[in-house]
Amino acid sequence: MEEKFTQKEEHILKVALDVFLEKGLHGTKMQEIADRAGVNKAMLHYYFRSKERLYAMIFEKLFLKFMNAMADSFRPEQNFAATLRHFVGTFIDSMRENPRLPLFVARELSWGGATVQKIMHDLVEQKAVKSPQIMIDELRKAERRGEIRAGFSPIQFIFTLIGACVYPFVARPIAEALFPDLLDDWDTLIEQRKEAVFDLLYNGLKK
Amino acid sequence: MEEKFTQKEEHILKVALDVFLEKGLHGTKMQEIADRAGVNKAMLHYYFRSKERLYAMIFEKLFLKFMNAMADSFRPEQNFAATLRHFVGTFIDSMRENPRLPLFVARELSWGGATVQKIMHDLVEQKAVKSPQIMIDELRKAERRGEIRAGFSPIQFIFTLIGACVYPFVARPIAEALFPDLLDDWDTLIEQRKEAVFDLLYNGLKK
DNA sequence: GTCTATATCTCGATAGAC
DNA sequence: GTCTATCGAGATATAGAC
Repeated sequence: MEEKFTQKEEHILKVALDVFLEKGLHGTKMQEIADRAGVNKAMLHYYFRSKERLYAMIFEKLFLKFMNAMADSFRPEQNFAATLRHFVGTFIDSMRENPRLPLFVARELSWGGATVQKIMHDLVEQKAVKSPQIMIDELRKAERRGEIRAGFSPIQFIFTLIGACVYPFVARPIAEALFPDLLDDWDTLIEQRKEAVFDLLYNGLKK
Repeated sequence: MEEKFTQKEEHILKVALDVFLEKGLHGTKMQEIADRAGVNKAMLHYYFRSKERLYAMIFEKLFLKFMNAMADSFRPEQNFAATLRHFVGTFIDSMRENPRLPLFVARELSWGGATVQKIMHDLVEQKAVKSPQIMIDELRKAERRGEIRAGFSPIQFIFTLIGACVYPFVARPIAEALFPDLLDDWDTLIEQRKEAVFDLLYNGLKK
């Protein structure tokens, strides 16, 4: 897995990541990557052969980054409340550091480019992405321990949980157009969001 | 507001809407619209002058469709529980009929194209989009009536609510890669989602 | 209004000098 | 390894015959 890149290659990759993250495959021009990286456009092809190959590397990186942000935020604590609180706090922090990440992943997967779908499926198959199955298991355990009420669907809960953490970053442009005054302090809104999401969802599950 | 189009123009617009919805501005080719609509490529320019202008019309249509799906799903009922249940059911149905809509809006707004941002802001300014302010008001009323607990942020709740309804449609490709077996019956999952979302969020707000 | 042919432009990719 | 110049594909847009 250890790919050895020169310092210059690393630098180009970093820049390419930013541009692809912002504009996606079709929106990104090789010229812009070259300009922003301060190198000649021909060098991009010298180093990475084609736009497709460069993009494939970047997509894999970013997809893993998103999935790992999710998996790494999950850590069983003394009780379910603590586990949930820790997850929400850590995952939202992670999204705040990479606000474009969830939309990038969704966008690139959506028009189902064969390349992109294949990369994702390969990563899942070779277990490079940690499965959210442990989250389901933990929910079931908490249910058996009587910490939360029974008879709900873990998969539905996880959809709601991830959606709650991620959606503000996706919907930010609309929200800011609708509530220009309310959202002038975005950082505070996101910080408060941790407790708001935990509070609502935990109460929703409690007996 | 009443723009008069011939039947043929309407037909082209309908086809263009489908293509843009699926592939976005950069992914869409005029040739594909022409082919799918069964007209000559030159006619597209004859009728709509440029791709930019055609796209601008479509984006406006789709943005309004999304915002109105949200606004129209909201209808005050006898009590807050009924209002919430109705909203979730109607809004999810609406997304089910237009599964690509939320991602389209988010995607196109994200790379901040000046055109697109301007259209959105103009629509908001001239009040062509109904404000979710009434949802906030209704939450406050229910709080005063004692139907739900006090001391939570309506705006945070709305983020969670919309995210919960919309996110499955955005994350579907990932979810299907992770849980190929669980999601073979997507329709059932979505149908059950209505009650799952209502149940979790209503319990989360109850005293 | 419609269609063919073509102009024009953008972009990914490469050849070839250094 | 690096840069300039350019090729060639593919896309938007238009000219002009009918």
